[in-house]
Amino acid sequence: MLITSSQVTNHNHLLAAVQADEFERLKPHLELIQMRLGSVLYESGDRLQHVWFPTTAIVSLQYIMEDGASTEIAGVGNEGVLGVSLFMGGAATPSRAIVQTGGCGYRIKAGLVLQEFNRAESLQRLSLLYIQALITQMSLTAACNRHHSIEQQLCRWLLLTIDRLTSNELIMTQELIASMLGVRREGITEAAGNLKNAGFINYRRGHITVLDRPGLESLSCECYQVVKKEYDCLLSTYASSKHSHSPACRKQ
Amino acid sequence: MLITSSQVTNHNHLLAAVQADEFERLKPHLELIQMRLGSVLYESGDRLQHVWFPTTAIVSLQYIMEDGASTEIAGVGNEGVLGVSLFMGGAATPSRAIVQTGGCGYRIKAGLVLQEFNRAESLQRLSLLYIQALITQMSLTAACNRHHSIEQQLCRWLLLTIDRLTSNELIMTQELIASMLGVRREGITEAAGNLKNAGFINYRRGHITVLDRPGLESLSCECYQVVKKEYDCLLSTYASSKHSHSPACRKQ
DNA sequence: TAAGCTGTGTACGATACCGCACAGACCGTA
DNA sequence: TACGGTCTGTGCGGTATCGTACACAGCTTA
Repeated sequence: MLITSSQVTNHNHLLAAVQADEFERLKPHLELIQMRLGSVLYESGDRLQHVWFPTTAIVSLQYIMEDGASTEIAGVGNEGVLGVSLFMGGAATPSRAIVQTGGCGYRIKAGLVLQEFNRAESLQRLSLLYIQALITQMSLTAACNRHHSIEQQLCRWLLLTIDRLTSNELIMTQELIASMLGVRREGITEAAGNLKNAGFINYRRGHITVLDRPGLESLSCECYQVVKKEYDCLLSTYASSKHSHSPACRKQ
Repeated sequence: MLITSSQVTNHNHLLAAVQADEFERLKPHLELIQMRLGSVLYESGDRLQHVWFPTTAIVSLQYIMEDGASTEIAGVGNEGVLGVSLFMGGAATPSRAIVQTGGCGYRIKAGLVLQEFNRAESLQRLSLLYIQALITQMSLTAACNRHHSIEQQLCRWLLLTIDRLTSNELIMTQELIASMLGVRREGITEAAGNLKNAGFINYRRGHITVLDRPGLESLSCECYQVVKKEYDCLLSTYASSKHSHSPACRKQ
């Protein structure tokens, strides 16, 4: 498939920020693929064969406990990359990467991208920036799991998800959301019912539509704003990092 | 045992694995300092001026919510380094680093260590390895917060803490533990009472003694074993990475 | 059009944890 | 030795979430 970074369906912000000469080297090896809802990019403990750059797909990183209970650790959309542990020197992560919203993304062989990373040029700088944001998201998830109600977390999750989409409708069952948040399906049914009654969302069998963003934000915990800000910051840093090494919008 | 040679008051495993010539460059700038119980290395949003390598001290990374509620995201002992976000290009993290067990550690000016990191030699490789382990710990924390009881988490926390110590006694109030786990102090009192009745621990005003490790392990959730394994793996990878670039003990 | 599966709604007791209140024990200091 | 502050123990009602069970509704396929 032809790669022109102008089209929306094949745009990944991290890749787009890679310097031109580096990108030229990567380009022939980038494979634009379908990422289907529910498909698993890698399981806990897998040796990574590829690295993925989602474009329209959203991928959920989950930790699966011994008894099968799951929890979403972080979400990855077109601002990021999957398989970062490869850069870290370890070849495996303890998490599962599962496609949460079907769409497209780029795939590249692990060896090739690692080689490029180790040249210590823009791909490395960008990846590290991204990992920083990812760590922030993970921290928030840990704290949010401890302190906030299911309803608050549902609002956060919905907001973070539609922020990564072009439409305001997502294809998602309550069962799936429950497994991401690590709660019972019934808990989601109740919370979603409240949001529906409040007029903030609507839904039918496997489809959820967000009607009132500000409404959701008002019910969400602080975690949404913090993560969103971190990613907004990340994106603007990507852009400026093409020309300079200094971060763009951190507190000083 | 997680940390074997921690009897030495000025030993940090990450630093020890840095290649000789690189270490020589760092050495003049390493400042061995006291890290006192309760002192804060950096607050959320601070611009980092230093990077720290604990030797006998243990530092807790906490996320502080707007209402002041706190949660430990990860702990850092002499296997790691504090201020990694510096390497990531962002200068700030959204967490607070607070000394949880008083002791010693090295401090080095941010600029110097960043310079060394950017040479892309062993300090970089080691730091990335460490960040990988840190991410694992954070993932587990998020999942554990969701799924496990206070008692299980207390066991996990105690085990991870004494693994980083030479003695089996830690100086720590129940109030402090509660703020780390993000629960009420009374919840810790009850859980600790159970562990005491079971004969696994003993305590008095601000001192906790672990009497029966296997006992604690049997009550702990799986999270302890997973994190411990990850750090064991990290340490052996440090050692082997002095001579090769390949990870030592990952699943394949 | 009917059957069948999957997704959603609801109910109910059980339970883990919370918030609050206060008593008592320990320990350093005066 | 007495005092005072800090740490720990305990009780009680309130609440969020869980576990389980089951009814029903919406899509898909035959």
